[in-house]
Amino acid sequence: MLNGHFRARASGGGKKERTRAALVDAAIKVVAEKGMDALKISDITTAADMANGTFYNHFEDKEEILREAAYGIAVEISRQLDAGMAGIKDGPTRVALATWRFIEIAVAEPDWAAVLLDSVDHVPQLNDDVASYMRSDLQLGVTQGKFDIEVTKFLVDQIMALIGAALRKQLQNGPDKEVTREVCENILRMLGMTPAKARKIIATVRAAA
Amino acid sequence: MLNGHFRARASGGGKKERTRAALVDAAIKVVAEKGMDALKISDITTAADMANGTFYNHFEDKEEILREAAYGIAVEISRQLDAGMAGIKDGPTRVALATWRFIEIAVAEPDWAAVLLDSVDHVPQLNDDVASYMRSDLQLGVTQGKFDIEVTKFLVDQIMALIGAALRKQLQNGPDKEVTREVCENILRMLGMTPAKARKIIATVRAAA
Amino acid sequence: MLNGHFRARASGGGKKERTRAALVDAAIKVVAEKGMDALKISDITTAADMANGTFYNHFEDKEEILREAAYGIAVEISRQLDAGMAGIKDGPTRVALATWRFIEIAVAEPDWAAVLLDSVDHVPQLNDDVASYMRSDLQLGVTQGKFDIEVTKFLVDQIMALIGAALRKQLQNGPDKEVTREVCENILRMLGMTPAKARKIIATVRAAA
Amino acid sequence: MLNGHFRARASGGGKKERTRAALVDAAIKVVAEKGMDALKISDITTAADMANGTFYNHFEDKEEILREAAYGIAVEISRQLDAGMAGIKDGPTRVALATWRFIEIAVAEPDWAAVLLDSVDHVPQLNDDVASYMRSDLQLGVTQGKFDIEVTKFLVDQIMALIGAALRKQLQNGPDKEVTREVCENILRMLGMTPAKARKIIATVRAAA
DNA sequence: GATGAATGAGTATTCATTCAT
DNA sequence: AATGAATGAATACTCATTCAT
Repeated sequence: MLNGHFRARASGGGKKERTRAALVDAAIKVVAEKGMDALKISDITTAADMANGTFYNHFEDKEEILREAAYGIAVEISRQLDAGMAGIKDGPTRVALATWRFIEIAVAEPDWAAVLLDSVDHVPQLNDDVASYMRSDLQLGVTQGKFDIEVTKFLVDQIMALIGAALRKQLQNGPDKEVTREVCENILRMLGMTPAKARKIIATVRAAA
Repeated sequence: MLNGHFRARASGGGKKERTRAALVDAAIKVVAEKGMDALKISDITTAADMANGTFYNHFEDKEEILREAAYGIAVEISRQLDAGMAGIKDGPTRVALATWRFIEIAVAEPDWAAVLLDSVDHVPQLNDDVASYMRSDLQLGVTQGKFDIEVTKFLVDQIMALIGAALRKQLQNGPDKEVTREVCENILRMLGMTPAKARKIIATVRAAA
Repeated sequence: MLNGHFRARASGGGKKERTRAALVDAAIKVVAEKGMDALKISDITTAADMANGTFYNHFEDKEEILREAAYGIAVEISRQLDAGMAGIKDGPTRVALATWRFIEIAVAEPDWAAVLLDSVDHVPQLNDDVASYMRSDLQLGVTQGKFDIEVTKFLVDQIMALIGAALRKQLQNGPDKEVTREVCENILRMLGMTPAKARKIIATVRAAA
Repeated sequence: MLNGHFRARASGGGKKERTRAALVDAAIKVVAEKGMDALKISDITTAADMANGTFYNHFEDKEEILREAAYGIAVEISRQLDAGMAGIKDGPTRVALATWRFIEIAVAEPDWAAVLLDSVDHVPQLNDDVASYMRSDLQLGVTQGKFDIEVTKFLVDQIMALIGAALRKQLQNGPDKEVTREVCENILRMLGMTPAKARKIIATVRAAA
């Protein structure tokens, strides 16, 4: 992967910028293959086709590049998500659509999904960002009388756990719309919607996504 | 912890058995403290107050003792769970009660909870065992017309993800019955029960647990 | 130190000369701070506010710049020393005055003292130059019947060891005329003068220096 | 050097003790050859004919083994010195004899001399120990009216500098009694004795040593 | 079986040096 | 000449594993 996503994005910048981005791409690839805990600096530089020492011209340590990778991915997914969420006013639809599209985007770039899953433990900041994004839509649904539940930090944890399981499943078995549909329905039901209503929302979302 | 749970259980066996069990206890303690990935053999033997090399008289490698630790914990929790489940015939009640008690037991022995959470990734067999345990109760609820959902492998994954999040939360913040209640309700709602019915079941379960 | 001693001296020369001198100044500063063994090329260029690679446009390697720095300092101190020595005909007075002023000059520019001390091991040529400077005054004193000793290479080593200890002391504790006085007296006594005569010479020298 | 001094001394102890001692012997040898600053762990283990990692079973880091080596040498030299100093009551004789024998012992085992010289910078404690040893003899000479000088910390530094120069000389050129004699005389003269008296003391000492 | 010293492969990190711009 | 990114050899240190006692 001499030209991953971040490398491509950095093609306008200077040489330093490009090398740095290439290292981030390589790190993402390696984390996806071996997991964060087994990550070695030399894996990254080998994947980026660079000398070992080059890593240290750009990053202080492993943590730094992982944080940057996770963040970069999160930002990019955010960007793609936001694009399609604009005019949606219905709480349940927003929740389901965001979930659906998030999973689709992540699964389309499986390395990203893998890094995000690993990042949950290593980059706490990421959790907080996603959480606050989610809370407002949840609150919206409650205010609209569509959700029958109290919006707590732990509720957000629960939803993220469900989404995480869906990502993991598709990482193992490949993309599977049924899994995506199930998790979206599960979330809506958990939030207090009847199975019937949940199914209806999902049908709309499926078409829109 | 010179006399952890497994050491105590093995007190009837031979010396070999006791040493092995003491190592397992030590491994559990250390995994709970540092996590599986950071685990060192010397941590285990030090915690067991033994010499370095003794480990290899009993286990082939790290994997083996971890598998044994996770499995031992699962068996023990199973045993405690089963004790209280006899006689319960109602599907939702079985699901909620099993969840409630599982969490209570695991959280009461936080080292166990920590090992189980780490084991999800490392000991796949464990998942399958829990899954089959759960499936029958889920199926029961469906058959009884209490759950409006299709019982799939992925559904079990989803439930386990919710339970995992609850364990994690209580490992961080200490025991919290509200969290346990929330996750039980969430599961029942996800399975298609109305919030009201779910709440009612949980009230019963809470009293029984 | 964008304008150290050597940089200033080179202000008449070409650009190349000025850059080279600035690097020497930077090297002196860094050696004084960290010692020769801990010296890094990047320390020098950073101190000189230049790019890493610039160093190699001017010096073959570390040794070269260190030799140049030590030599430059020695030459400069020589120049300052010589200025005050003209006209002094008495051997003991020459030895004491040269010692006194050498120490004063070196201690006034502590970076120089530090580099000289470190250079003793690394730039043997330096030793020889100082030695021959010293020998003639020693010989003079002997010829004048003031010193009762045989002038050998080792005698010069001994004197230099005494002076080195005085420099080290003042580098650690800051300038201290008492130390300077003691070392001058010690040298004269070692050369065979009575304590009383030595003290008298030093009194004169102290006033002259 | 599979059986250096410390290894031999440890032959009574356990395996651990012997390995540790062998490493110290190896370290001394390597420091003598390359100097302390260029010392590599792998040099030590190679010289001791051991695996790289063995070092870390016995020492925390480089500093620790160097400190131990320097101390071991100092202790051993002390032991040998003390043996011959017992009945000597005359201050100047004590100072000269201790100096003479110290140099002889150190030069007879040139690795020790090399390590001691390097240790001056790295093991400050060593200086203090030698200094207090020396002070009492100096003070004795003053009290006896043989030395005409004030005993200061700096005076001790001066004497040590003279001795250091003598060690260095003989390390380079091999043992040389003339050098030893000169430094002893120089010290006595520096302490305020006349050349004649100094020479007389040295003649006695030379015979005794 | 238990011990713990020895092993050595594996990994992170530094830094002198090169070289394309 | 100056720049500074890239290089990769050198080195410290860790830790699973072996094995003689």
